[in-house]
Amino acid sequence: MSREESTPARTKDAGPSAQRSTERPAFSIRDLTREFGVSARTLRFYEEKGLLGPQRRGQERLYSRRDRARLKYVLMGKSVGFSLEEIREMLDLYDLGDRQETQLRVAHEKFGERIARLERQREEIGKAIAELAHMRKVIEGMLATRERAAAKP
Amino acid sequence: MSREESTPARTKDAGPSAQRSTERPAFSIRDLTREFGVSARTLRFYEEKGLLGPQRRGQERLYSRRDRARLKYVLMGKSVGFSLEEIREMLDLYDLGDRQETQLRVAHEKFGERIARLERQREEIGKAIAELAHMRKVIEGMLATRERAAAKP
DNA sequence: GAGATACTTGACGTTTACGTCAACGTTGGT
DNA sequence: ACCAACGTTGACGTAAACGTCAAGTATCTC
Repeated sequence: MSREESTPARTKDAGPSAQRSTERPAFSIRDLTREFGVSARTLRFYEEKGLLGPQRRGQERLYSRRDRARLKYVLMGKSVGFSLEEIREMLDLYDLGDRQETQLRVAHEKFGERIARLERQREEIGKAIAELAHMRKVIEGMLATRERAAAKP
Repeated sequence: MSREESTPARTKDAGPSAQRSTERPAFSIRDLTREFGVSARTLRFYEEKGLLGPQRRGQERLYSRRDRARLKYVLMGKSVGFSLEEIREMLDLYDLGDRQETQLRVAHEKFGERIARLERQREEIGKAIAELAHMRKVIEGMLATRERAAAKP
């Protein structure tokens, strides 16, 4: 077995010697894996895909607070079903430089679409919850029947 | 190009000659692809994975109304992020035969877990919506600034 | 009887998002 | 000096969910 990846779970607070994450100016790859519960491979992969762009100290990656914030967005995006490509696009669209008005309008519309999509998704989930809740009730009914049958023979 | 797959989009109503779907006792594979906008390959794949179990007339698949209903569940499940394997498990768990009480309890718990998961997911989506809405607002702000700058030079 | 049409079974290809493994460099501690 | 920990770059492997293509069968139609 390679010694890489021994993330034992989400380690939110990194012990007494660690400064508060937001106060630190830069993070090692391990820092981020521990804080967010992702593998180093994953972070390198995200970089390869243009989602992160850490500095280098020689060969080593140095993640800034900005990288850390971007990573947060990536993970949030993933959790709601966006692909990495979509997330990258949104990050790029939001990268506030001195954009042209046209670009701003495009970005604005794009965000609108994404929001609309999430809202539809939320509705779908609502329907699914209702469906599953109904199924569960049916099962409850069957259990109740069982118990009545067992009670009076 | 192979002649298979020419689904032009979601065709909800299949024309005048088609009976109301729910009245028909059985469906061809094409019927279902057209009604649900999925490919024939997909339906065969679902069968391979144990999600559907159509009858055969010779070689041809004949889908019952039950198959059709299962397919609906599959698509709903997929739309909220369940894997095909998870969906198969739920379908199996719900297949109301004369189950043992233990099995019913297991099924009940499982459905509870799935519901809880969807509820968490819905929360996540809510947070993501708030986040994206905020980003969009920032972009709106930048647009407004542009316009003020353009108005009084 | 020759297409055209609808269906079938393999079997290999594709995309996404990483995991896994090998081989190597750098640094801190003993 | 040495090794253990942490880091690096390839490069290949994998799982899910199909797509795509080839080759064959059955039926209807002209």
